[in-house]
Amino acid sequence: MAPNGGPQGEEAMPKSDTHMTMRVVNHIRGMIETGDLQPGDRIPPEREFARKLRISRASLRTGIGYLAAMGVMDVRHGVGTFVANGPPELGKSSLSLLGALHGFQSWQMFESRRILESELAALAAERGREQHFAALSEEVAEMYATVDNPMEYLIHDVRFHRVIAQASGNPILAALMETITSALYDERRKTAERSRDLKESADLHREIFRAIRSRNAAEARSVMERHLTRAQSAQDLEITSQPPPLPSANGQPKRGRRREPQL
Amino acid sequence: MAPNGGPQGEEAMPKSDTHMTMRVVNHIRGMIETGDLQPGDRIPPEREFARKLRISRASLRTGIGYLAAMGVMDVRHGVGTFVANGPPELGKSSLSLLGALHGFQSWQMFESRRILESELAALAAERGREQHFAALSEEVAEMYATVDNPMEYLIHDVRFHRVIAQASGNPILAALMETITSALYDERRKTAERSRDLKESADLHREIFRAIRSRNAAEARSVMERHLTRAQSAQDLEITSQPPPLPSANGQPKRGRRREPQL
DNA sequence: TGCGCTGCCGTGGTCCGACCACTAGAATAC
DNA sequence: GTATTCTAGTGGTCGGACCACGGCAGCGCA
Repeated sequence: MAPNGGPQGEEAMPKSDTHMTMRVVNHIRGMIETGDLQPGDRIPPEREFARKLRISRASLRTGIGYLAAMGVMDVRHGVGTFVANGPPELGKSSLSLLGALHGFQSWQMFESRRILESELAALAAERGREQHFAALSEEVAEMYATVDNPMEYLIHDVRFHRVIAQASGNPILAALMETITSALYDERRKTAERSRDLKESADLHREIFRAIRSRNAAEARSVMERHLTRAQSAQDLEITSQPPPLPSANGQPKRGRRREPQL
Repeated sequence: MAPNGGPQGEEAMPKSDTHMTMRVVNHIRGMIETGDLQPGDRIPPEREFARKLRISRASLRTGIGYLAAMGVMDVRHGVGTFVANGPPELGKSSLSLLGALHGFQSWQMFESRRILESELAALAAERGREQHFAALSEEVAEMYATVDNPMEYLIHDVRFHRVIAQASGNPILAALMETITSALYDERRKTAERSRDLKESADLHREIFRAIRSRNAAEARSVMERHLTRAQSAQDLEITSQPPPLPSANGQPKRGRRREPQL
């Protein structure tokens, strides 16, 4: 019975074959699964494709839009529509959108990242290959070389973590990590770290690298966790004073009361 | 060398204010951030809203479709369009789509789930409240009561894990878990478990529950991991031959002929 | 010959206006 | 009172026109 069980109403899971948009999605999905379509491949022009599928161009575009929103398709104005080529990614902005909607807290983002990356580091220690170790080593060196250039440093920082994700051998976890870090990065974009933090940060990255290369999973997990915990507290300190809000919006939603998104 | 570092081409991150679709997205995002729009709220009818935003209905629909694809909006034919109300979710089918595209392996899905849910259980043990314990207890009881009815059992199984995610106090991790499990169910929807497995499964769930209620995080994590590991091997046996986890994934997937999506 | 500009053309992007399909609630019939 | 039908309002689909962008071939100039 479970009289209520709650309004855990399922939503947003369109069925098949009715809704045109799902017909498109399923069709393309099928082409991908059978290998007719591979990453980087291009799909026919909208007009032609729509004619072939016996649907209107508008409906086709709806379906393609759906796929593009999820990062499966890459549509380029004036050029064509392609199957996404890069590393798997869940919708880049989706998390930050959901965050605004549900009021995610900053510490929750950090906690999620800490958990994911710690395990990622452990897995990388177990499964990483020479090529990954080499790449990690390179990034660590670059980090030391750019401790005075936060902008440059950040690039190698991101790459370092990305290589670890790759070395873990689990692209799903890697994609989840990417989703979180990009949402986090959205918030942090403006705050540049101070140089003396960077030296310490580089040291920690080096420790992580060494743990991974020596295949010490526990150590890798532990150091990564320490690194991220430290990064979080550093951020928390810097955030204290929010810079003045820039008038980005073109619209005019004046009624700005209510809570801080906090994301 | 390495002024650029390679074709790490960023994609699918539309800028602002040009593209109509982003104008819509940003507008709605703004309304959410300022609190003008809250979960469950309804947005104006398409025709009216389009007129107010000075764009065509088609463009408005494109933007709404984008948001709907990411689970931020919930559009109901013949009723209206609403801000998503339920628990935060990344696009439900997005992972399974990406899986087909990048050839995710079944063991990768299980591994991701195992990692996430183990930590979720540990967090639930630390932060869970009485209401969560009560709900968990109820679900465990229902599971024992339905060991002969796999269909019913599954419902309570899912709910049990969902309550744990809620109790963890981290909606982001909960959303990630939901994404993975729903993709996992996509795969196994058809395979019904045998009853005698269910009794054993219920026992494990009971153990998990007890560990969480007694706030024993380590135990909760460990039992949850055992549970999921067991569930995985059970399924591996049912499916067919699902060889051991041989991490083959390397960094950059070439455009070579790859086959068998496997997900 | 070589380079740069310019136009064409194919592609996705936007728009319009009409009509279809679904839902919920009001009006009606029993 | 209940069941049925009607109706208004909403999203869904259509096709066809036109706009905007990007690549490329052809032209012109040096």
